[in-house]
Amino acid sequence: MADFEIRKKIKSRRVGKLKTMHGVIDTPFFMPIATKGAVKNLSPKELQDLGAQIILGNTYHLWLRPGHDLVKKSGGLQKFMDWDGPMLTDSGGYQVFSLANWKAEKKRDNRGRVKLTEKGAEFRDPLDGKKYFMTPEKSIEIQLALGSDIIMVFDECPPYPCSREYAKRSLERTARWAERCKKYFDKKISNSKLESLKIGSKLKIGNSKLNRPLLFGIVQGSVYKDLRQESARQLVNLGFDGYAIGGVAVGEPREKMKKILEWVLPLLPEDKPRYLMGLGRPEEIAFAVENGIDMFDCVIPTRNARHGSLFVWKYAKIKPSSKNNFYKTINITNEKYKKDFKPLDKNCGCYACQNFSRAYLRHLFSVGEPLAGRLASIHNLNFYLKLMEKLRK
RNA sequence: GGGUGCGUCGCAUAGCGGCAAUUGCUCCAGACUGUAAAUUUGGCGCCCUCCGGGCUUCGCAGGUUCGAGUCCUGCCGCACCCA
Repeated sequence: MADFEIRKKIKSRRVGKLKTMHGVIDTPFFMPIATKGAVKNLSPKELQDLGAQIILGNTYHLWLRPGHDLVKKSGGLQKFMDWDGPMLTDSGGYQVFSLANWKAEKKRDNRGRVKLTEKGAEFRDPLDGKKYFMTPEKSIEIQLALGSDIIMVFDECPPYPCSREYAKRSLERTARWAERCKKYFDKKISNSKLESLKIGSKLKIGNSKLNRPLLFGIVQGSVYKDLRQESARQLVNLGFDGYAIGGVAVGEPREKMKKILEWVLPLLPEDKPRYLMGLGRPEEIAFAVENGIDMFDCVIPTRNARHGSLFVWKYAKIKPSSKNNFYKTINITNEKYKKDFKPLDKNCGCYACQNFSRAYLRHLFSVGEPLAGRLASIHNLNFYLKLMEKLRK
């Protein structure tokens, strides 16, 4: 099979399979986020039991701690963290956005956490202030060392609102960075192919597995139609294994996301996977799938879980659509759940819902027991992964 | 019996003549989108036409003062010390 195969197409929605070094993934799929080498609160075994096919790690965080050399020495991130499956790594591009934003919010902190130049981005470790310089080449080098199955180019994710001029300049730089990433990646891969030929007989590369990581480009351009389209064309010209749409859900009005998909998707090759970065709420994911997106990742299910916000199916049999009516969220810490002995979600089969009441979970949150965040994370991830299952039907 | 200190919004604290009154916790509600995040924002005497305004509060009762949580007197309660 090709790296990516569409098995079924219903209008714009695509159901297929994506081949990686660590196995084949059913698309469309959702990636739980394991920024620092762990999905917060959950073990890899639990993730697997929930039906997670692939997880996401972060280049920037793992570079700082424990360091990509150490991870490589341990046999790659999969082995290091005992995740027996595919993994995508984000390039650290998002941190240019989020750490710079953080700096802006905390005006007292004049040290500055991110400095951008043509060469790359200078970061300061939020914990100890130490300087790091990330470049497109460095990002790829780290991702290769981590053993990533899907490598993202190093990009800049501009904030919203963002002026046209800034978006344009940022986009042009991001395009040059994408080219540098690809060049560096191709060089490294062809070198390592020579390496693997030498020991080829010892390597077990089955038919269902790829012998190299995939490299994805990232479409930027903020909320400007021509910039988004220009970005998509540039990346397609360079040629990537897949295409991501970045810089979405950074504070822009909800309708803009729909517009961005409308502008960009027709320009992307049908036979390559498409990844909507950082999205999103369940209805946003459902909408994007209906419009031809194959991959997602988001902190919402795990972060909101830790903060007591749970996703609950509204109906036993749901057909997720772009309409925002197939679920609701409840804040389990609310007083009204104090004596509510019903399951978290009567339509959910997860470990938390099968064994514990709302009253118990509320109690755990109110006394600060770590099990609270664990059970809530299990439930919310189950919700997201089941949602994807439904969207694959 | 004598002495000293202390009583402030659930708890704990600040306040030393202009105060509906600090801060922390608890409590209540909200936010969270390629994780800076088990984080964070708001509310927490009562009432209103809720921008703003009114009323009632700092153990209790008096007093001094234009004005008292703050000063004075007495009482009640608590803590400690000496008998």
